[in-house]
Amino acid sequence: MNTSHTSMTIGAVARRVGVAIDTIRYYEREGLLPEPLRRASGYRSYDEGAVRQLRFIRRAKDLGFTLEEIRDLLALSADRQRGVKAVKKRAEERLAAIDERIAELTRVRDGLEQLIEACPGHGSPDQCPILKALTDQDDDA
Amino acid sequence: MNTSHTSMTIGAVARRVGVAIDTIRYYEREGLLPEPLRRASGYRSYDEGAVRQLRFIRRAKDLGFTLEEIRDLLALSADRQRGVKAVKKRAEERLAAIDERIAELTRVRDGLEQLIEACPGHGSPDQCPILKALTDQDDDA
DNA sequence: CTTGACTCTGGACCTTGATCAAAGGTCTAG
DNA sequence: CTAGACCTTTGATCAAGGTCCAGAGTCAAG
Repeated sequence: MNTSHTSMTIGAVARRVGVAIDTIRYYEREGLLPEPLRRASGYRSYDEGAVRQLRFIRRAKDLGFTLEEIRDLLALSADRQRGVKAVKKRAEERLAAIDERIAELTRVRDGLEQLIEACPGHGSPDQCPILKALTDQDDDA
Repeated sequence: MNTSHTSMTIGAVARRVGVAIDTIRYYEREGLLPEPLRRASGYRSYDEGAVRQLRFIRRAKDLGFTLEEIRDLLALSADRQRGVKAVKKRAEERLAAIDERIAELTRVRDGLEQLIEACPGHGSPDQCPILKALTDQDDDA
């Protein structure tokens, strides 16, 4: 069987994606999801495309992208008309940004690791480089 | 000359540490800094210890600890003799969290890089793996 | 038809980590 | 003495990213 539920309520979508109903409406307000079709009753009516887009948003968010950045990523795919070249360029920019983030995190990570390695884990606090580094008096007194 | 300003105003401390006055008062409200002595006028009166503690907070924050976690670290280091082990443990937990984040980012990075490499940068949008990945990504359908 | 689950709108509220404003008191140089 | 910088408090506001609620309409099952 396929999953082409051609029309789902917001609750069904929420359950499938694992996100709160309010969050879906919030994303819609914030322009991360297109306005869905409506039934006569006013109920939002979603299709598989919405589920895919929502999953994309969640995945990107889980990976630390802000909603702002995700809006930008989504704009990439809306950019179809402007050409593959522009799309590739923006993807490359995104890659550079990710690299920068990784570099920053790695710097912090290495600093922390050095402190941990130098810490015996017991004894006097004066021997603890973690506390020392954090307390670190780089002045007189 | 020495810098043993035995007594400083909040503004002087802020300048020395490089944080905003409001931030210092905020930390005090949040229990990250002890309540300082007061002059007759009501002005807060700080000593070197406060400067050190503020720097501790700032460094820990730079390492990615939340204020909540920093409060915890401060409590541990106050119990200095018994705290070393616990401090190390916290630091290790932080390290693990950072490592996980780096790994996640790296996965995304590599995925994105592959898409970029596979993209010719021109031609039909249907041939662009980046657009394909953004609109198709995971799932059935 | 009735019930219970679901959805609608809109607006209020939450958390984190600050930052700013208003209205006033204090301190220091000239 | 006075200007102007600095300090006090309480309380509001910000950005992000939601979360929750009230009151009303809708839908599916029995």
